[in-house]
Amino acid sequence: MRLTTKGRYAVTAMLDLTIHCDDKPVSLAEISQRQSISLSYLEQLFSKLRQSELVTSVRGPGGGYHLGRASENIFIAEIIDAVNESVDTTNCQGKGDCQGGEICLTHSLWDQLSHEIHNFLNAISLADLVARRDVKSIAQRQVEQLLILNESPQAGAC
Amino acid sequence: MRLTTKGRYAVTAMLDLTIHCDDKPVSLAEISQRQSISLSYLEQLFSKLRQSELVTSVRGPGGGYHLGRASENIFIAEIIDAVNESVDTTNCQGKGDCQGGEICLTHSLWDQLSHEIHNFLNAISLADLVARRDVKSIAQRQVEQLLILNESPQAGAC
DNA sequence: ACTTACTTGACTAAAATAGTCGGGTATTGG
DNA sequence: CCAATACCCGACTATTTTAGTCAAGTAAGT
Ligand code: FES
Ligand code: FES
Repeated sequence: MRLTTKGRYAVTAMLDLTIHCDDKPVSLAEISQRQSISLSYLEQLFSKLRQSELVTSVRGPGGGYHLGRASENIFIAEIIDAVNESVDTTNCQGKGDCQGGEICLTHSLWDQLSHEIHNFLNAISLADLVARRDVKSIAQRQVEQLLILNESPQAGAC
Repeated sequence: MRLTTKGRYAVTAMLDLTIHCDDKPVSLAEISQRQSISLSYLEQLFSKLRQSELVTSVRGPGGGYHLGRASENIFIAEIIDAVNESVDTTNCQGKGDCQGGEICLTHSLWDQLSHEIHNFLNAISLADLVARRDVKSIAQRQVEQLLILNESPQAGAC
């Protein structure tokens, strides 16, 4: 199993996308600034997210990304799968052949754990996360910090 | 989070230790053969397991390792912790400071997932695993395969 | 003594991660 | 048309981690 910054960044970026504006597309440059993620790295991640149809893109000036579906129907497990190849903890990808073609002693344990993790992450949607109190306040902070940083005159909220 | 062969090997080896003989210590050479794990690598892992007092060692000929406690009181999470540095999935080791000293958008999600995984693995003891039907039959198979391989005359079961 | 088997530390090859870089291409506003 | 914006794509790289080897011990039994 791998759960590293790649998957964390993907979920963070998708959540940022969910929070900011449903009418106008959100550019990667914005996400990069708000979430402190390298723009080039985001491009790499969004390439995969688009292939998995979790987002749709709009090219050209004023372009960016939209969610591919309603935030209620996008689950965290799908996002991680899209960039991270799954949350499988077995050594054999569930095939049960890691000891020279035979099943190993601990296969059933890892298989069970994998299901546990998958069920947990598949029960949480982006909409669920947005509704959390802590997420709301952190998002608020991030927007404020960015306004101070840019000292831009336009204070229009989303 | 890391859950790779290192942690899997450690749990597998500990389970092998639990299954085979509670009176005589079990040598790493035996475990190496039964579980197809490199002897040198096992030495590395058991060094850490001993430091965490999950096993005790007996030196000299006929030596090997014993469980440090009753198998009912050794939980999978402890074994993974001992070799693997924890099953934490946050980027900040729970400190909540991964975005330049401030908490990031998804911290609470990873924190919750970490607890979920830890609770799952901390609720399963070595004794629980030994009692599983599939574990019993796989252990049986491993012993038989080894007897055929060695063509050793002593057929005395544990 | 001699052998077995644990103990320790340093070393290494291979893989994965976490990016960067340099070019594209589509779209829009002037 | 032209230039700017922003997505798109593939190749490249430094660093870290994993998975494992190797060598030189030390302790204990026969
Ligand atoms: S992990 Fe599936 S057979 Fe070993
Ligand atoms: S993961 Fe803990 S603050 Fe980001």
